[in-house]
Amino acid sequence: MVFHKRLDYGYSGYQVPPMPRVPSSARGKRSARRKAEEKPMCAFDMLATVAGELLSERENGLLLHKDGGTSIPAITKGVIKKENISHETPFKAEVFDQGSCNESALGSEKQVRYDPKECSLSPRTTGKDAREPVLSCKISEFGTPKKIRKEECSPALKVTCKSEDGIKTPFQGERRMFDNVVSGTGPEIFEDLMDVDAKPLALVSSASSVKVPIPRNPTFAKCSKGITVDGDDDENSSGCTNPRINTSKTFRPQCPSDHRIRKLFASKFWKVAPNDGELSNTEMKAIYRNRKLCYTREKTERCSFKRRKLFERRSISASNLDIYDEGVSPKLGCIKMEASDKHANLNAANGASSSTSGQKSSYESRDYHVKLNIKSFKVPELVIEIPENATVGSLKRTVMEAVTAILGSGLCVGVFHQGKKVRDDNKTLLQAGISHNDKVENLGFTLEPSYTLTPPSLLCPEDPNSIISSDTTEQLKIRIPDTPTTLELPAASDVTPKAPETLSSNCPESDHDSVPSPTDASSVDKTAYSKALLPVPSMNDALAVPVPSVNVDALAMVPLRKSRRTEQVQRRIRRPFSVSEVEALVQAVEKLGTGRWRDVKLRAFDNAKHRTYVDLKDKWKTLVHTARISPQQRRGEPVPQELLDRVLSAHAYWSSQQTKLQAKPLAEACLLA
DNA sequence: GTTAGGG
DNA sequence: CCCTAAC
Repeated sequence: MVFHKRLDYGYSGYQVPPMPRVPSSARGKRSARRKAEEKPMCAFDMLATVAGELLSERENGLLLHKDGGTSIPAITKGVIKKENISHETPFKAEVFDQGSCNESALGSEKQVRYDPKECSLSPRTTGKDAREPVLSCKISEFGTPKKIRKEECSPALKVTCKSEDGIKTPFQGERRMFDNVVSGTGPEIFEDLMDVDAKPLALVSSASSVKVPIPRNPTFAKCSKGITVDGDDDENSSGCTNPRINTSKTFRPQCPSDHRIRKLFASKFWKVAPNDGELSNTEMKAIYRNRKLCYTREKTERCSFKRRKLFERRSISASNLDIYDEGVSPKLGCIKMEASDKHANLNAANGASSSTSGQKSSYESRDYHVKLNIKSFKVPELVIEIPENATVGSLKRTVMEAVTAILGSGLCVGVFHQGKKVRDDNKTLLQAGISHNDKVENLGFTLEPSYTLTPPSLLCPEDPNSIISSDTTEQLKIRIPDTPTTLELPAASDVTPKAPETLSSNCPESDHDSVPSPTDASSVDKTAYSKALLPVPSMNDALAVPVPSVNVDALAMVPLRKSRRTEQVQRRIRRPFSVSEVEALVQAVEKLGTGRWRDVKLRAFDNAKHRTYVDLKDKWKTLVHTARISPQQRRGEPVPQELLDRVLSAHAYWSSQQTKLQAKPLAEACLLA
């Protein structure tokens, strides 16, 4: 499966192609922004982009931890209640930059007290007692309030945070790291990046487990800013707000503390799939324990929505994900980065040179196309209890629901028992030989692409009017391994540039809801999906492909209670439009005009089954509204101003057309009269 | 079934 | 995203 990514506007570091149809005046307003956009993409951008796409969950499934919110999912029992935490005993904490931290405060250490108003609890992911909650709080004792990462509930813990090397933010540290990897240049590259990251994102945790098989030079060590909690080992203290550059540890998931995800989990794990009668009386628990992501969502972070996408969509990490520069350590890498002439030319054409200040790095001189080879994706730890008389199918679904709650639902789950694949969904676990005294190692799960029937038609036909052309747009190509991604075992994958004819793609995601998902993905000709091409916008939803008998929407519609289900139809799941979708919509409306939503749908969203023409109309409505309000008032994933400009102009144009059309008959009537 | 608009 | 009216 090859995914085509047109890197979107915004702070990806990509060259942004000339924007057609945009008045020069409008461009002038964005000059500052464009300046930033002219930075070449660094590896981190790429990873963020890739991961952001790959890790996207539907409906922003995993949301940010809300400050101050009590975040004890109902499924966790016996957690320490935050009221029980001593308010008296202070603990030490250090300022850790979340993007708004001033440098002077960075690294400072203070005794702080637990403030129930500013703290929240979330279940703890790791450690001996996984249910021990993790306290995260905002401490306002450092001058301006600072978001503080994870704290242990037990007070009197000293929390330290390294701040070295002038690196203000973990993000920058990571970024430098990746730049080093890509370009092989030294720290000086960072100088340029610093100012770019004036408003950095706080989180890099999704990349925290990225292995970087390059020499661990001091620079890297210094980049590693994290929190260590006294009396706790490294494992237990990483995660949360504090991104770490963890070059050896395995991925640690974050905690979806948001109420929505709690709801999601509550609904999904406490109740039973409606079609699964044998489970209806049983207790089914899946405690999703992982780390809290004390991510401060700041308006100023809009500049980097690509990365934010990644961070917001964390929760599953492209762990076992190696990155290397061809010239550095080709043998080690699993992600291969290479450049394309296209980008290089573009760079030259724009007279833009790398921000590495004249350093002729390999990064500059090569083409910028990127090859990725992602070994595997690690899924956050899930704890699932299921009765022995449950069916294998229900087991799969249970796991799937847990996983899809994190991943999106583009994968289905395969079950292995003692190395053998369990294919019969109707067998009970016992019948399949899975019993309670089975060793954990005997059971394995795989993630398998469930878009096995993805037809080539998913590819959008080349649109001559598309502003996205191979000439002007950098694209990231990802090929999903033919081998199903395994939960435990890295799946080999190879990556090749996509075929030229697929270069241009502006197709919004397909939903695949209608694609009947085979019970056993492996029984289907793998070439069917391995050869299928999807535009990258599909990534989100390509991952949101139905699982056996539970498709995305069905999943979303599983009611909390049966009675309720019969009472009222569940509201459709909210699926925010991606920038790519917005772009497709804008393009279609530019062409077709408003008022022809069915045509717009057919033209640009034919494969996106979950987008009705009403949705498109509504989206256009909100787009127009968004374009009219100030950027500060906007919410959600930022829509590039360029698109909003186009929205306004298209809206104005078609409105005038409409009035003309209305006026014309009138005028003619008058003339006739 | 589509479109438009309020919620 | 839902609902409804209007066509």
